[in-house]
Amino acid sequence: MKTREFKKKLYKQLAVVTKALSNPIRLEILDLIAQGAVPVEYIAEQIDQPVANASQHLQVLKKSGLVETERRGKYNYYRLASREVYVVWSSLRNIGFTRNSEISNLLEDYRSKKEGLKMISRDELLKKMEKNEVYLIDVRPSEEYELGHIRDAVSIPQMELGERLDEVPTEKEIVAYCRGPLCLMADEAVRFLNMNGFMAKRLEYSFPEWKENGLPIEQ
Amino acid sequence: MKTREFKKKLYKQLAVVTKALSNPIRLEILDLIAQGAVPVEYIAEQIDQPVANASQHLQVLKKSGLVETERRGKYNYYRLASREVYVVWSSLRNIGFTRNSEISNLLEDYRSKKEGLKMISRDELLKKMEKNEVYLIDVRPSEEYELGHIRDAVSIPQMELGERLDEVPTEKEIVAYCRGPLCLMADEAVRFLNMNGFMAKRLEYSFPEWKENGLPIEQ
DNA sequence: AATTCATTCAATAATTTCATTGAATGAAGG
DNA sequence: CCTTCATTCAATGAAATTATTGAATGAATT
Repeated sequence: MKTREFKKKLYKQLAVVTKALSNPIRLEILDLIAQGAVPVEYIAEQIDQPVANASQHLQVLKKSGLVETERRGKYNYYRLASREVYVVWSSLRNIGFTRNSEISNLLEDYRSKKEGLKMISRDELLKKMEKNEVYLIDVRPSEEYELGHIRDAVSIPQMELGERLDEVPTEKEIVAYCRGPLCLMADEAVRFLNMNGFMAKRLEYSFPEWKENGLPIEQ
Repeated sequence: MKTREFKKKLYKQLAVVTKALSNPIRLEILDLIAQGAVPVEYIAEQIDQPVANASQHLQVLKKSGLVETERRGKYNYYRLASREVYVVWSSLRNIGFTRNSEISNLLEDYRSKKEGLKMISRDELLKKMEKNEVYLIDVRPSEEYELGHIRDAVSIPQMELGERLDEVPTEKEIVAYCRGPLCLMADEAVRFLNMNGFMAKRLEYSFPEWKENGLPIEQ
C-alpha cells in the first residue's frame, strides 16, 4: 500500500469520530449522557426530539466508538465509552467557550439578563460544607442525581422546586448546581429561590467537573 | 429568550467548531500545522490538494477559531490558534487509536509489513543523548525542522536520505523521528537505513509531543 | 406462544458540504 | 504606479448528511 493511500484511509477513519461530533444534537446528547447511563426514551425527551431521531443519532455515536450501550431489563442504556471521551468533550466545550466569541457572547447575554446571579467557588463551597453552613441542592433530574452527586447534596429537580420550597431552609445559605457550563437549570433555580426570599447562589463548578477532580461524591 | 431556544443556539455554535474538525483533509491540515506556522502553498503541497481547496478548508478552520493567520512578507502563515487546540487534536487522535479498531488495525497492518521496526522510548533516547551515544535524525521537510526540532537532531529530510547516506555514522546507533503517530516518514527512513546496514530505530515520540512535554528543543 | 413496547431500520425529500474551475483581490516589490 | 503572484472568492454540480414517517425487530413479560 502506498503511503499516500494509507494516509488517506487513516484520516478518513479518524474523521468518522469527528463527524460523529459534528452535529449539535449529538453534542447535546453527549453532554447529557456525560452524567451517566440513560435509556433512549429519556434522552429523546430531554433533547426534545422524536425517539427515532434520537436513536439514529445514538447509532452514529455508537458506530464511532464514542458511546456504548448496555441492556438493562427493557431498556438500552447509553453511556460514554470511556473517560477519554469525556476529556475530549469537555476540552471541545472549553475551546468553544474561550475561542468562539459568539458562544461567550451568547452565554453572557443570557446570564446577564438574569441580573446579578451570584456564584460561589469550589473552594468556598468546600469550606462551608465542612462547617455545615450550606444547603446544597442538585437540581438535575433525579435519575441523574441517583447516578452520582456531590456529597451531602439534596436532590430537588428544577421542575419540582416550586412545590418543594418548604423543604429549603431559610436561615442557611443555599447553593445550587447542575450539569455543567451549558446547563441552565441551576441558574433558573437560583433566580427562583432569590425571588422567594432565599439566599441562593450558583456553584461555579458542575457535577462532571467536580467528579473529574476527585472531590467528594456519593453513590 | 426561552431556555430551549438558547440551548439550541449554543449547541449549534459549538458544532461550528466540531464541524470544522469533521473532515479528513482538515484533520490532516491540523496535524501538519501542529508542527508550526506554514504558508498555504506548502500545506497544499503536503496534503496533495489544489491550493484553492486547501485555502477553503483553511477558511473553515479559521472561522471556527481553531487556526490563526499571520502575514509574513508575501505569505499567509497558518498556525494552531492555541495550545488547547493541540490538546483537543491529540486527544481526538488518541481516542481514534484506542477506541476505533479500524484505525488500530490499519496502523498495525501498515507497520507490521515493515517487519520488526525497532522503537526507542523517550527516556532511553534522553539517556543516550546525554552520553552522546546516538545520532538523531529529523526526517521531516527542512522547513519544519527550521521551525523547531529536538536538540542535537540533524536534519535529513526523508527524500534526501538516499543521497546523503555518507553523512550517517555507521558506528553509532541511529534514531529517526518525524511528526507524530500518523507520520510515516520516520518508519520509512528506519527501514531504508536498516536495509543499508545501519543500526536504526524509530523514536516512539514525535516532535509535537516532545515539545508539549517541555523536553529540550532548539530554534 | 403471544403480546407488549422500547428501539431500530428503511425510504425519502430537504438541506448542507464538498471539489473543481476560473476569476478576483490585494499586498509586496520593482 | 505597475506587475507579480499568493491567496481568496464565487459559481456549479456531485455527494453526503439530516429529519420525518411508518414499518420492522426483538427482548421481556404474560
